[in-house]
Amino acid sequence: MDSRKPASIRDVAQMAGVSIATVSRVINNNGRFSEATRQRVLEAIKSCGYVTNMAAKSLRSSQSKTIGMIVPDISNDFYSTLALYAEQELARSGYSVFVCNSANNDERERSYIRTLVSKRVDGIICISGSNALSEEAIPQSIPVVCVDRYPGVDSSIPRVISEDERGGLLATEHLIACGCHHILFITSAVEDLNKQNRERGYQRALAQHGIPASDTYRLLLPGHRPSMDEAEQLVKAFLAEGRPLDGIFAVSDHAAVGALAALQAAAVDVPGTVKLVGFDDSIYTRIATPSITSVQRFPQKLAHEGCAALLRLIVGEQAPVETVVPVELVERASTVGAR
Amino acid sequence: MDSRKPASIRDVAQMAGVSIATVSRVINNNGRFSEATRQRVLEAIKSCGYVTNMAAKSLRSSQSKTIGMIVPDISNDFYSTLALYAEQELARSGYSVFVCNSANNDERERSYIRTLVSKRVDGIICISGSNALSEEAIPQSIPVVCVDRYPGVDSSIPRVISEDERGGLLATEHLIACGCHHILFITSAVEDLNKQNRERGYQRALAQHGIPASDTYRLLLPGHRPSMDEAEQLVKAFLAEGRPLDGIFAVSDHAAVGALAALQAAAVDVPGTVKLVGFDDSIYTRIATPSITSVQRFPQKLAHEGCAALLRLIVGEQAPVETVVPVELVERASTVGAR
DNA sequence: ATGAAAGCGCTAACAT
DNA sequence: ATGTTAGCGCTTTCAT
Repeated sequence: MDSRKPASIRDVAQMAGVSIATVSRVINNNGRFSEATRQRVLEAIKSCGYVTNMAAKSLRSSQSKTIGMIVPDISNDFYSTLALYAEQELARSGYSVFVCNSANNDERERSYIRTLVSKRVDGIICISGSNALSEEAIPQSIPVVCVDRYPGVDSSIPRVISEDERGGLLATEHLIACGCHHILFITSAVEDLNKQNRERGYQRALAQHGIPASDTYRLLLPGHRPSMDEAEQLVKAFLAEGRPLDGIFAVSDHAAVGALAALQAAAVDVPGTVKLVGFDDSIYTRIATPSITSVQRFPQKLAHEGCAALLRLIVGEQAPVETVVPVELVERASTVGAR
Repeated sequence: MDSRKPASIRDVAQMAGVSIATVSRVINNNGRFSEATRQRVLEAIKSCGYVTNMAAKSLRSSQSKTIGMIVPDISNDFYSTLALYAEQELARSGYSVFVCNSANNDERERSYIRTLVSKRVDGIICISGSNALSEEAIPQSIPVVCVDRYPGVDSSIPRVISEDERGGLLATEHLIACGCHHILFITSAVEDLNKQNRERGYQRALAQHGIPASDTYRLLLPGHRPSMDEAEQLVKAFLAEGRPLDGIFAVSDHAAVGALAALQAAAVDVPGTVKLVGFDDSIYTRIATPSITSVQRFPQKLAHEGCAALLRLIVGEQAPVETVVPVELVERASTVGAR
């Protein structure tokens, strides 16, 4: 029977001929009750199609079994992979997750946070995103973790991040080992700490091999949204200048793909003349021809560590302020020729 | 000040020296109150950092300003794009959205639905997904719409779908117009109506041009998760058989990319020897070399129509049972040579 | 224009 | 082992 309004614990109690307290007890398997009672209650629940009203339960117990997830743009391959794993893991622990696409916009982010607070989420997981987190917007009482994002200077919010600097180092050293001397670096004008660290790795590799760093070999994408087209235009312009070039390290696969398009348009052989390395090891690296060498960041591991930390905070335990997830260079045709 | 527990409407009332009813009135801008009172209440709200407790509000008013979104896998480019636009649009209307990755698994879907029901979502939007919707799991009282998904035979749940058959027709006619006679069709073994319709378009085009359809030119991917690798293996096997081939139509870009990889591995020239068309016009088509001709489905439009229908249902209005969004063939290098 | 009070569905003392 | 009841924070009559 599907009456107008959903059955409440009260209806169940009536059907089973017990009090609402008893129903609550068997539902939550909490307190004592006889097996016979349990059976009757369970039957009543089934027969009237009772479903717990979480609004009421949350109000009473002040926990919503709900997590807010803030992510710049779920349509981005790397972010959405992270988001997928995080959602799966949280769901397994009984949490529903609100997804909030902030578009890296501070005001949007604040607005989402307000909503999450009013929805009384049990925790917030911030995935990627370039800005320092607007912590003032979040009450002390609600646990937060950042994944692939730096919450801001001297923030105590736990963060789970990749070995960004090492990634930059590995990428650049690989290019150097492949014989590159004139290595172009592509990043965003709006740099977050992730990217700064990758650049530091790049600089370190150059320094270690006595290759001078030059600002003319540093290309800046306008926004912090990784844009293939912008990267393509920038690299085309660079190529037009005719400077020597034999390697490119891009801080994201998006940029790497754009760079590849520019090289191909200019009939520059990859990896013959110029070698190319990206970052994230996203699906794009395998679709491009030649396939693109990239730095794998293990999004599943990042998501897992992030969820673990958040869940720990929620139950009142401590979580490490910083968890670092290793990276790994995956060599592909854009640097090593044969696939 | 950030005391242990969040301020309630009661605290605000006390600070402002009015009753809680009045506070409620000014918050919801509902009922009458003097401007002076309004000011005092607003001030009190600001000074104690009051945020509405939606759990309480939902309980009382039985609407949660929350939507459940069921999607097979948010890391898939097409789905996540759809999800992004839908979330943005719903957020603009004041709704938060729970994302549920069902992995096309019926049991998982049911479980998510149970949770959504207990969370008292105001509506459910089902994005893509292959199975008929388990409607019994959803109370009549909660509005549902499907986007890029057929809810099931004679279901009254509104659906927003693409012109799938026309897409298949356009794709195949284009191949024929490019001179193809031996056209391979790649789809999933587990066919949903979307794919069946695309195939119907393919069949119709063949028929109209007097080209016989043959089962040996019909490749079936094992799962309904679009898999590049599986497509690649299947096409490799097909090529090994040595049948004549000059065109391929794949029901998804994933499959098209896999097919392209197989062709390239066999050193078959695309589009010289074999021409290739995909479906969805996802980002992959532009990254691949050669870029892949595909059927654009306008995910933003699909999302928009879906949200519009759901929002209408929520306020008690009718929504069209079927909304069809046009498709468009985008010609690229995999069929027309020059980019 | 504003206040008092009932009650949404649930949990957790506190009884018995 | 089970029932009674207060109260979570809010909206909404019904008074005044």
